[in-house]
Amino acid sequence: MLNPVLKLNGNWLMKTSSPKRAAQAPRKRAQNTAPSGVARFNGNSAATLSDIQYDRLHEAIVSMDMVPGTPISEKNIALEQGISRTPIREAILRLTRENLVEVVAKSGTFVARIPISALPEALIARRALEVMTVRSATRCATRSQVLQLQALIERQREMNERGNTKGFHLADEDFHAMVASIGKLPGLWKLAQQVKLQVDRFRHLTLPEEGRMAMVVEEHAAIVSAIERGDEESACAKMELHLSGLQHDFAHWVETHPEYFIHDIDLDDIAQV
Amino acid sequence: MLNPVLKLNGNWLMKTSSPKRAAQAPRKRAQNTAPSGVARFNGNSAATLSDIQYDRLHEAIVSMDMVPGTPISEKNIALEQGISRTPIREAILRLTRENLVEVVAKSGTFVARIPISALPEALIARRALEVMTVRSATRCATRSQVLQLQALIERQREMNERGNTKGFHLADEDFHAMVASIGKLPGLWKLAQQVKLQVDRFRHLTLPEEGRMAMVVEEHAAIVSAIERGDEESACAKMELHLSGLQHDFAHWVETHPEYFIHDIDLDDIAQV
DNA sequence: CTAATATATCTTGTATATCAGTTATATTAT
DNA sequence: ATAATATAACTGATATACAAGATATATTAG
Repeated sequence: MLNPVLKLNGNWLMKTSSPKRAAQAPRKRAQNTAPSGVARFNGNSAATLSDIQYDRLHEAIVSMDMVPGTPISEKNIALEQGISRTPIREAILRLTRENLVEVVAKSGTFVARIPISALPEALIARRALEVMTVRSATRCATRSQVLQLQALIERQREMNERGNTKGFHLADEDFHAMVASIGKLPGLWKLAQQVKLQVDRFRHLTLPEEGRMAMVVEEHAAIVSAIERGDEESACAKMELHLSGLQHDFAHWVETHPEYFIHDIDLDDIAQV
Repeated sequence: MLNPVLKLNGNWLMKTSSPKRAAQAPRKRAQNTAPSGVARFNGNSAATLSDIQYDRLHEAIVSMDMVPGTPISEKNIALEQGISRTPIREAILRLTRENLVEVVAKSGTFVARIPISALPEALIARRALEVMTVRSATRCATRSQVLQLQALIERQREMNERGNTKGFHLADEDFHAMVASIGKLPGLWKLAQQVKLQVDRFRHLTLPEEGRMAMVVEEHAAIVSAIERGDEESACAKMELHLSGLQHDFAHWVETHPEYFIHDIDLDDIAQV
């Protein structure tokens, strides 16, 4: 690690000591052209400060560590993190686009309230996407892939037995991701993830129901069973059943924490499909 | 417009001429607290420079005015537009998140190539979302709403007769937006719009087929007819048919413009649902 | 003439400074 | 005391400056 520097220094000194490029016209270089270098093809390099701050805030907001309405100050975060406002700002802009923060110019930035109207729509959208996904997965699945799914379900069972809620949640996400992967529709799972953000926030408000995790495991097992048999319609039906289980009546929580929500819809005025 | 300034000036001068707050302890104010002012509740105010630049670039990229690979220079755009790099940069960051530009640190920024893998998935996702949407719309639609849909179809017919492709496209988007609105699932249409971005770019590569617009009008009419009859299954089937019409074989265009695409998938390895 | 190399100039990422609009508080007027 | 008002200190939006890495080109070596 020391040698290159020394070598470079040496070369540089050597060059300057011999006045070869003294007093010449400044070198010009074409600008705004597509570079042919290698960097362009190196799959995305290091995480920027923006990325780091985005991940931090995203996690805190979705997990409800930062509840809706919490003020966010570019300046204060910059001081806390020992960096400048710019990367913080860029992270906040990303979160704004995901409706996770609300920015009011010249006034303040706040953790976004949950738009009530988004919740039923998110459930419906996710269902539409994942039913399509599991249909494709049923057509594509190989025996080894079915075994992988069963392994994931077993992991969930273990997490449940240990009472590891966090680990269970991760395994649950992995399961849905793998179904999408098998169905050759990973983009649909990305979409579903994006769409269920506000629902995830909401669910962090509610207490985990007794036996919920065990039920999820059973539902997943039923889905895999249908996939294994190649029974497309059954797989779709089981997935639909699985995702319908998420439809809590959130009216209660909206009433106990009204300040967490944007009351942008009448509870009677939601789609039923 | 002149009076307030004068008045303000007058007041200010009057105050300073009388030394009332001379040499006092600096006023302190609590920071990082939620403001109770009105700005927070004023629905988003003026478009920022970032927004303007975003719209400009977004339009140019989706319409293929800027083809994939085109270099984008923060500095040059800033000079052209007579503003600083900051708003440009923020706009570009948004576009990066939508996969419309590719940024390579310290090297360059380019209009993104179209990821081939995204195209079939986008069509599938859109279909899933819009079938769900039209199902809900069929359940919800009032007679007046059906008439509105028919009015929109008529507008498309007119645009077709005049050969106004651009206007036709806008009316087409309005039609799908209205179906979603009627079905009380506007968020699903927003999702569909987001997801079909790359497909829209691709379609700008292809020549408009003879009679395509007329066919679209017919398909729309069939959908509305089913909605009017309250025939849910028929409405879904017609929508599915309508959106299946978009599945061009893009292999040809991928071959003639390989530099426009990210070849991230084998053409045989795509989901079929 | 050809290939290797060094480096000036390009790029985006980050830091800092300024601008303009908002809001809490000290002051004033009643 | 209470309400109105002026204004200091806050906010995010924009501009500018600097840092660090990538690349094209002039130079050099063969």
